[in-house]
Parts: sequence; C-alpha cells; structure tokens
Amino acid sequence: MAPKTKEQFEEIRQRSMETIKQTALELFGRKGYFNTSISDIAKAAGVSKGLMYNYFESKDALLAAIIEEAIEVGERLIEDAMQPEWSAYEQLEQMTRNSIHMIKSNSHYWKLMISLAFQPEALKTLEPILKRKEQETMGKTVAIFEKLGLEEPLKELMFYGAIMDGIVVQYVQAGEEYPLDDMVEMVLRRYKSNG
Amino acid sequence: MAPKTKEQFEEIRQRSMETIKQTALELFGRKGYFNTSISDIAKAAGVSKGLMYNYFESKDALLAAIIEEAIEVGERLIEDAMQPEWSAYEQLEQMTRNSIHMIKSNSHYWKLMISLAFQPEALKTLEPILKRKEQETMGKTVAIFEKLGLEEPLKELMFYGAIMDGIVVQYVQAGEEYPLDDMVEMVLRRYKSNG
Amino acid sequence: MAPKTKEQFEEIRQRSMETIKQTALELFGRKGYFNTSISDIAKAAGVSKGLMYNYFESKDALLAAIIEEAIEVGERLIEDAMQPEWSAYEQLEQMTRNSIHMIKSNSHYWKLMISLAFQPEALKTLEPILKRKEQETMGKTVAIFEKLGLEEPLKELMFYGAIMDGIVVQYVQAGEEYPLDDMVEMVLRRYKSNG
Amino acid sequence: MAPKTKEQFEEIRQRSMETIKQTALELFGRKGYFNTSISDIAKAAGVSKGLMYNYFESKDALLAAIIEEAIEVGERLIEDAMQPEWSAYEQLEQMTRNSIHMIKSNSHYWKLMISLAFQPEALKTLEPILKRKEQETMGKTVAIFEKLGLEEPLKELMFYGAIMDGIVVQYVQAGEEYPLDDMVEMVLRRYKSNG
DNA sequence: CATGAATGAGTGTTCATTCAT
DNA sequence: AATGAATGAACACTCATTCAT
Repeated sequence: MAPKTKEQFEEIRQRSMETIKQTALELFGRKGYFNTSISDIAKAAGVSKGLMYNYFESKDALLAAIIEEAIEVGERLIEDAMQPEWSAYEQLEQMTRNSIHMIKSNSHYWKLMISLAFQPEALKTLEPILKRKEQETMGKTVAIFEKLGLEEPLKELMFYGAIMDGIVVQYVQAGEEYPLDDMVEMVLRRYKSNG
Repeated sequence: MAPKTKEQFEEIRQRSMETIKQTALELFGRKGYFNTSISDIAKAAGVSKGLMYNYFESKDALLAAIIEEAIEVGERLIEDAMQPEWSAYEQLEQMTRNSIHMIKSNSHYWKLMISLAFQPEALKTLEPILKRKEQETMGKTVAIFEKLGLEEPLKELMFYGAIMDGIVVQYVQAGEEYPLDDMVEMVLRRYKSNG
Repeated sequence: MAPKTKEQFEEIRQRSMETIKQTALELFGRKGYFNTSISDIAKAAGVSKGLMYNYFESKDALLAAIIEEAIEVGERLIEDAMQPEWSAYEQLEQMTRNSIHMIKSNSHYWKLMISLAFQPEALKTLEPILKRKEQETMGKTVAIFEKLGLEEPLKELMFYGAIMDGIVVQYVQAGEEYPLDDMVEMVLRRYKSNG
Repeated sequence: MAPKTKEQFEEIRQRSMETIKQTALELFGRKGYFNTSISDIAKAAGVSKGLMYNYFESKDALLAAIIEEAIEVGERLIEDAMQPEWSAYEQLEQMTRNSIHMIKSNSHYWKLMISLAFQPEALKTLEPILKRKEQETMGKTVAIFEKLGLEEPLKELMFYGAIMDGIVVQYVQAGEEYPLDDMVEMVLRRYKSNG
C-alpha cells in the first residue's frame, strides 16, 4: 500500500481522460452532441459522472478537447504529404490518400464535426478554432495546386475541396459499402496528367 | 354574430402553420434541431408556446412536416429536368442548375438536413423517408448517366453526387461569398463533351 | 327563416346543456374527472369547446351541475319510499330497492362520486353540498330504523349504510356480473322479521 | 478523501426513497393521484423536483412502488390470520381485526386505492396487479367461509366483502369519529355462532 | 482520485379558459 | 347560439453541474 508516485497518478489521469474522450467521441458521433448526455458517457465509459468534471470543466470543454486532439492528428497527416522532394501530383496524391485514411479510421469524429459544422449558432466557441484551422490547411494546399500548373489554381483547389468533402459526406453516411477507393481514384485521375 | 366560416378558419390555420414552419425552419437551420426549443420558435414567431400543438402533434411532427414539404419541392425540380426531347447533357445541366437554385433559395433547409443526417441515431423516424427519397432520386438520375455514354455510369453518378454534395456543404458553410456558379460550371465542363 | 322565438332558443339551450352534461358524466365516470379534458367532452358531444362556456362557468361548475342534478334524482327516490301507510320494513325495502335501481341505471355517476369522495382536498367546493345531502338522507332514514324496533337504531343505520355502500362499491367495480340482486336479498333478510 | 462506501450510499438512497414514498402517499391520499404534482411532492418532502427521478422512473412508477409495498403488508396480515389450529370463526375474526388494523394505520393508502379503483381507464398499468391480488385474497378467504358451514359460502363471502368494503369507505370518509370498532363487532356477531 | 446523491433551470407537452367573429 | 384559434400557467420529465465524503 505504498503511496502512489506522481508518475503513477499522472498515468491514471491520462488513462481516465483518454477513456472518457474516446467514449464521448463515439457517442457524440453516433447520437449527436446535443443528444448525448454526460450520464450516457459516464455509463458507457464505466466511470462516475463526477469524474468527468475532474478532467474537463464542462461538456463543452470535453468537446473542445476531443476536437483539438483530432485536429492535431489531421495536421500531422497534411505535413506528411508535403515532402519537398516530391512532385506536386505526388504530394496531392499523398495528401488525398492520407485524408481518406484519416476518415476511414475515425468516422465518428467526422460525423460529429459535420453535424456540428451545420449548427453554426450552437457552438460559437468552436467556430474560431475551426475557421483558423481551415485557413491553415487551405494555405498549405494552395501551394500544391499552384505547382500543378492549372489555369485557375484557387478555383481548382476549391473544387477539389468540394469533391473531398462530398466523398466524406457520402462515405460517412453510407458506411463500409461506399466505394471509397474508387472515388479516390476518380479524384486523382483528374490531376494525374499534371504537375 | 355568426361564427367564422369554415373558409375563414382554414385560412387562419394555413397562415399560422406557415408562420410556425418558416420560423422553425430558420431556427433549426441556424441552431440545429436539438438546440432549438419550442419556446425559441414561439418567441421568434410571435405566437404562444401552446399554439404549435394546435397544428403539429409534437416537435418531431413539426420537423417531419417541414421536411416533407421541402422534399416535394425537390421532387418537382428533378421532374422539370427530365424533358424527354432533351439530350442527356441538357438534362444533366438542367438538373444541376435546378438543384443549385433550390439550395440557394433554401439554405436553412439544407443546413438542417445535413446536420440531421449526421446524427443518425437521433432521429430514427426520419430515416425511412430519407432513404426512400434518395433512392427515387438515384433511380431517376442514373438514366441520364447511362445515356451520357460514360464507361462506368453508376460510378460516375456517385462521383457526380459526391461533387454536388460537396458543393452544397461548402456553400451552406461559407455563405454568399462562395463561388457557387463557378463550381457549377466546373461540374458541367466535366460532362459537356458527352451525350 | 323566421327568427326563432324565445321558446325555441330555450329549447335549444336545454338540449345542448343536456348533451354536454350527459357526455361529461360518462367520461368523468370512465376516466375520472381530472383525467377528462374539456376537449374530450366537446369532441365526444360533437360541439365546440367554447359552447360549454356558454352554459357552464367552468369545468368545476359543469361538475357541480351534474352532481346537483343527480342528487335531486336521489332525493326523489328516497321520498318515494316514505309512504306513511307502509310499515317500517316496507319502507326500508322500498328505499333499498330504489337505491339499487338508481345505482344500476346510473353507474357512471356513482363511479364519479366515489372517486371524487376519496380525493377530499381535490374539490373543496363540493364538500359542503355532499355533507348536507348526506345528513338529510340520514335524517330521513333514521326514522325508519327507529320504527324497526332495533336496540341501537343509529348504529344499525350506520351498518346498513356501510353494507349499501359496500355493495355499490363492488357492483360499480365488477359490473354486470356482480350478483346485485342476491346481495340486496341478503340485506333485506337481515331486517325482514322486524318492524 | 475516500469516496463514500457502497453502504453509505445505499442508506442515503433508502432514506430518500422512503421520504419520497411517504410524502407522495399522503398527498395522493388527500388530493388524489392526478391532482398531486411532482412539485407538490418535492415541496412537501423538502427535496428537489429532480430527485424523485433518481429513484423512480416516473410518477406512475412511484405510484406502483407505493402500492406494491402496501400490498405486501396486506398479504402478511392475511397470512397471520390463517393459523391452521384455529377454528373457522377464529380465523375470520383475526382476519377481520387485522384488516381493520391495517386500514386504521394507513388510511391515506386506502383513500388512494379506492379513488384509483374508480377511475379504471385512468391507470391501466395497475389493473392487472390489483386483479391478481384480489383473486388471491378471495381464494384464501373462501376456505374460511366454507369451513363456517354456511349455506351459500360464496355468496356469504361476497356479502362479507361488501360489508368490509363499506366500512372502509365510511371510515376513510368520516375519519376518527367513525365507530369503527362497533361496526366490526356487528360484522363478527353475524358469524359468531358458526364454525 | 473517485463517487453518485442532490439541485434547479430548462424541455416538450397539456389544457382550462378567452375572445373575435 | 356557436365556433375554434389563441393563450399561458402548470405539468412530467431531463440533464449539466455541484459537492460532501
């Protein structure tokens, strides 16, 4: 019964937080943020309601924590694609495939994000984070499209963005039966002869 | 001294229902269905909380009424595009432009639909209606793609659907600054040489 | 299209009031007073909600009107039994049979009365009416028991009252399968050798 | 710093449930079930409105819990009367006295039960429980009446039931001034020479 | 670190009552 | 005399949050 060390406590904290975040993400994704209660999360995570408030100030804060974590993952994937020695097309391909991989492996997250994105007045706190993040991504990506040598790189980037969003929307809706890989090939074919 | 006539009552009913539906749609679109209370709607519509229940059995029923009305509008637009004397491309163009028009003139509705679609466990009642509607639309549209003479018409249809969804998602998000018309031209260019 | 005469109006009034009272009584009896809404009554009676308020000040007043009417009927039945030329037993028999007849022909009313009687704080307005009525009945009936030549006429009257109440309670509960007539014979047998 | 033990929590739960049930029973008995709101109960019990829902799923469930508890008490009293070494009359006497004792010590409960029993369409959930219970009681009691050696034991049982019900009805109505003990003696006298 | 009993503001819903016609 | 749209207070119920232990 030796007293636990600081490190042990810290580890427990991390594990609990992770459990709570994971459980919450799944429920938020399946049932929607507003339709998921703290009780639901606590029950599904097998912890007490009070414990959540040890780690997160509020339900909103829990949501923010989940989203920020996922954003970090997303950022890393984009950076992975930006290998300077690659051609523009190779970078685009890599980024596209990474994006798809990310979506495949975390579809709860994307369901949550999309449903939140379409209730803009519901969660004002989140908006600035998302706006900033989107612009960063756009900024990095526009370079690829300029290098591709297209006539109107900005418009093409927006079109690419729309296609990718559309594919996500449809995949997240339809589930595993959706021909995600076929759609990806169709996107890439559009740019294959370039850059 | 005579009681109001049936016609008078009917007109009053219609006006009230319309007010409530319009107000509700706007709020649902802006704040999300679950985040909009009956009180919010009543206050915004300038009527009492109880009045809604004279016309709609429940909040759910109000939502269903709104969606069914919009679905009817959508169906009419698709049928408008299916003029048999037109070429496949002309039909596609018409349908595309009609869709965009519909979205432009009713963006609240589309925000609502998308956010609901991504909380699938939240509103089981709606699912069958939407599934059926989607399949009907697909059925009508696949004919156009077959006539276009593409190698894989079904996949191309799915791709087209994804692009259109993506454009809607981005437009609804970005608002009026989004270059909707440019995006439409880019979609159509993809098929212009066909059918 | 001659204007209606005063008499015709009065007749219409009477008919409407009667319809409303009868419908209300049935519903109150079946579903309970608090569980029956004005809307229910109006729908079942085939009139508008507003019409009720032309005739009765409130839901409470409607209830009071129903009860007062039934009390009058009850009073007449008791008086019918008090033929001075009859023996005490004959009077008791008549009163007993009259009571049973009354209950048989108006069981909704008795359901209503009993359920109300057991929610004393629910309808304070009614209490004085009922108390007064009960004492009047007791007063008239005690004379019969005194004439019967029993040792403790007042206690016997109370016992008789309890038996009659119990029979009503059971009959109203069990419905037509209840052997009401057998029970009545058993009551009367108790007093047959007297007075 | 340690969390409360399971036992502590359990004790708190039991105490709260008991407070709520007792308060609710009293109010249901006095004002009627439909006329008593959750707010009323919470205020009278000195707890928050929400607390009831920690322990009972709904107002209906609270009622069911109250009734089931009382039914158990009732069952025990009947069994106490069925001592095999006693004569039929002794058993009847014991059962009668037990019943009266039960009613005396819990008149709120009986007010509630009677008023509910007379609003049959109001609480369909309860009906099967009560029907079953009543038949069980009848079954046990009929044996006593058969042993008493009466001509028509079943009818006599029904008559006894009616008397007892009538006494309860009158006692519950009139309160402490009612000569309950005298009435009991009058019932018993009817059977004293038998069994 | 962890618990879950307790709170109360807020939700969807009902309903007696009013009133213009 | 008769209608039913409209109101708003009250209802049963939910849930994010607090806190004693």
